[in-house]
Amino acid sequence: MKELEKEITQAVRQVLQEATGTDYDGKVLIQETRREFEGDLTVVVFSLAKVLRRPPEEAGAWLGEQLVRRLPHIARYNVIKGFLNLVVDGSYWVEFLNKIRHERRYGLQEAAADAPTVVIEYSSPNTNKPLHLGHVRNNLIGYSLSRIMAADGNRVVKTNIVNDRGIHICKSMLAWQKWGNGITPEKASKKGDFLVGDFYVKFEQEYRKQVEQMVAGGMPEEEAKKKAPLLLEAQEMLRRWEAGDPEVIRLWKMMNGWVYEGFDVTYKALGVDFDKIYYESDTYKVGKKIVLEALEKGIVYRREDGSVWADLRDEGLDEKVLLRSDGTAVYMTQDLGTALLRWEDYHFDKHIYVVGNEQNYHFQVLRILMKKLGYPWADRLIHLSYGMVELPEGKMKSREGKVVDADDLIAGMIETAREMGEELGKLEGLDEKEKEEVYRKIGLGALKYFILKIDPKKNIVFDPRESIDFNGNTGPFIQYTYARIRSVLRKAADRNVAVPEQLGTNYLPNEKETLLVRLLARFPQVRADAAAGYDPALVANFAYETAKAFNQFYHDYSILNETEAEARNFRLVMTLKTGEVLHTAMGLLGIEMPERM
RNA sequence: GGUCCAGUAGCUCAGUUGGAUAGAGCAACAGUCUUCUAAACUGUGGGUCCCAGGUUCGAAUCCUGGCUGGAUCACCA
Repeated sequence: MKELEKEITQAVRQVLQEATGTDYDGKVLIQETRREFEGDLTVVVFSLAKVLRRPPEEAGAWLGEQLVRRLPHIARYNVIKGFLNLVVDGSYWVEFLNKIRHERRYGLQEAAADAPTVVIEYSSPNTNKPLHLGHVRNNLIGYSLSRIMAADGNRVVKTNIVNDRGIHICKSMLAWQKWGNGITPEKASKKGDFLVGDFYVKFEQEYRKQVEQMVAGGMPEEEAKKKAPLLLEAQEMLRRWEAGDPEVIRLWKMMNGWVYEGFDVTYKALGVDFDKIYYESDTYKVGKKIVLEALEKGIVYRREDGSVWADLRDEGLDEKVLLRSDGTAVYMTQDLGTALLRWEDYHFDKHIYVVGNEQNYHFQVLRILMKKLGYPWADRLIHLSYGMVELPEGKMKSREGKVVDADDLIAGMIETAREMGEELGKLEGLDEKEKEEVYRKIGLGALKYFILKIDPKKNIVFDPRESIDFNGNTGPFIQYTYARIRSVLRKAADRNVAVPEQLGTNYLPNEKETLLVRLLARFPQVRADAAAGYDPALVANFAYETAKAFNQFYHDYSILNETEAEARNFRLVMTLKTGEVLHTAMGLLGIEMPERM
């Protein structure tokens, strides 16, 4: 399709050159023809008409005449207002199918030997609570993006930074020490991340109680929040941790271990993984070193209380703390270190952070700071900022237990898929294990598609009382279309009908077929656009359109029961390739496709 | 208050270098299974593209101003 557009553009330029005697350096705007008009590609002639000094309608007709004469693939044309609709000859689509017939990886760009390296960071959990729906969105976008970037010819490194140190984990640790009575995930028969999360909530409850008491005793709330004994204890624990206190370290390792075991289960259920995991407990040291070096060079400064700051007011930003007065590191410190470590590890061409938009400011500062510190590759740090997932009553708050838990959500989706599947009863003949596998794919497909079809920038309001759809513009709709296609191909094999290796060019595809093949032809461009815009939603919407076009075709025409050989052959190849494209496209979203459903 | 993001049908969303009469799904209603899978297909109704100006042959899209919602401006991460 891209080639054809180029051909047309070239021809238009040549025709203009011949007509006016000068080169036309403006744009030639070509778009897919809207459904209600006859044609496949449309040249917008308004600007061209100006060059030709003729009214748009007349210029369009003249141009159409020229193009039909010069281009073998353009069968005829019509002009409506200033739009020149070109009808592509049916043989072009047959040839197109022949061309991609044996491309197993059609639509994907192989990574060349000197392909750019793209590091993608996503997930980045805190180790003090289980993953919730917000994390799910992060993981799905990050994983999908890594597939898309890889499909676009990049070498991709999936990374995760585990925020395993800091005051938050100390809060859980302290609460466990005080009220845990030595409980473990085994004894509680609870996933480790949930158990640790419970203690985080416990800390917050007790802390709030203390603050309330102190306020009742006459202390201003601001002061009470800073001076509550529990908080002071947690801060003391962080200092001891950073000083390497063996008892604190032991507790920290144990509780983090519980959390990791829990995360692994969730990651596995979601189908996401990483090539390299960084731990903040390592990278903060590098960050501290960077800050102290910058201090020596006078790029940052120390205040009287001992804290270290960067002054970014020249850049239109504020002052930013880099080390606390007690010398401990903050979030920014470790991110400086992580960035440097990754640079040393990969010398990336791009480093994409998949992090929520609440941290826009943080990444703005990070980039400017890295630049100020003398790292020219700071420009390669890209923040893919995605919107929040909110509940109807507002933001999710782990501290208050108001969250949609990731594990529950996944289990619920699979359960719904099972109920619907059993009701429809199409999986008879499969054993229980095979059925479960199908339900798992469908449940997760529904969840992933639901999240990924939405523009990452936008906030999502998720109402747990309303279930995620399985009909219409959904993952299961596309999966179902794929299962239908596979079913047809299985039946073809049963009947010893082979999908032809090559098609004769006599067949003229009908309207629905042309529409579908046109979509298949668009796929490489969709992949490229999605990579350029870091936007999985483009792939999702493409897959939907393609599935819809196939279903419309399928409804109106027979494939195997078609008696005319040319038509049957064309449809078989088209069906095969549609299935492949759907499989590939959904794969870019991290969605698996069942062979039957 | 500064900065960033969003605002399109009752609801959830597409609409990407400015192009034709703004499109899907859900929900509602009415149809289509003796046929390659009805998780599908077809039809009906549903719009102040937040508002007001501006640029343009042409604006949901670009510019200016305003309105609404969210985020952020922490010695939390």
